[in-house]
Amino acid sequence: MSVEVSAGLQALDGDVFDTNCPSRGVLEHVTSRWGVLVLAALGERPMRFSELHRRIGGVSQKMLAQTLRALAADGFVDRQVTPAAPPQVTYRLTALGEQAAAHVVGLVGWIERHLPDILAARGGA
Amino acid sequence: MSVEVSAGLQALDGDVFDTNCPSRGVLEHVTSRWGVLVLAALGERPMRFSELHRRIGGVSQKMLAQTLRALAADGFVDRQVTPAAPPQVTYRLTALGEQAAAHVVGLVGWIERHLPDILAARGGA
DNA sequence: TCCGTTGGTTACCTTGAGGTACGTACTTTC
DNA sequence: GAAAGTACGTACCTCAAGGTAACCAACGGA
Repeated sequence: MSVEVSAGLQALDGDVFDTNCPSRGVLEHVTSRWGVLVLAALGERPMRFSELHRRIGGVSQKMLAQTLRALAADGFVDRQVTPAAPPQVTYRLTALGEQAAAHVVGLVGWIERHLPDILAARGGA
Repeated sequence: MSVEVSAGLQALDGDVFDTNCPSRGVLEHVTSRWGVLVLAALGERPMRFSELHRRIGGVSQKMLAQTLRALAADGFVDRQVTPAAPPQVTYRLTALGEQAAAHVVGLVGWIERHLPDILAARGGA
């Protein structure tokens, strides 16, 4: 793989074209079906579980929880529990997450803005 | 859905948070497992099929062909056949594809550069 | 009193993404 | 004359992504 220890402490950059590079895993978390949308949503503002669930159309509770766990494990999302009568859990982006989300939001925004062009290129205008 | 005809000719922007918006489909093509890597590879330079196959570690011929077809259908990739003794097919980004690829390359590049940070956040330093 | 909300987990089941393997038609190289 | 490279298409099969449904505990409102 591409991330190795050379003299004992050196961490090299990743190479997504390499099957065995761990960056592949990170890329797949970030670009996963629901991962993209979670990052984009949290890029707007921190949200609670049910708020995210309502914001992201079509996601099941199971997949939302699973996606949030994966993003939290990669250090992109911070899970914050406020002990209260109805359980209250807030998710927010970490510093790392905000940078990743910025790129994702850029891509998502571009797609949304250029959707007419894309559909035109498809239908063959 | 979010892309509709209002007065008869107006095409609105998409909304990826809406399950029924066609932008969801486009987003999933672009962020698909192999779609990201194809866009990133073609962002470097136009390539032939076998060149792409070698460049992108782990992709099968079947999935590469399928991904290229999807991206071509969305108008991101141009397929150019040069009739020759050994078949010669070159793939290049369209104008639309270059813009999309720019965002993807940005994200991929960020992940590659920050991989050490991400792995550190994971392992829990 | 019973329902709905919150934030999940778990079990079960289906679908489809994606891998393997083989066919093809032609050509160059050993 | 046998193998290998080019650019796929197709059939077959597997495994995991992901959906559905049920459950939980505590509280507020009708």
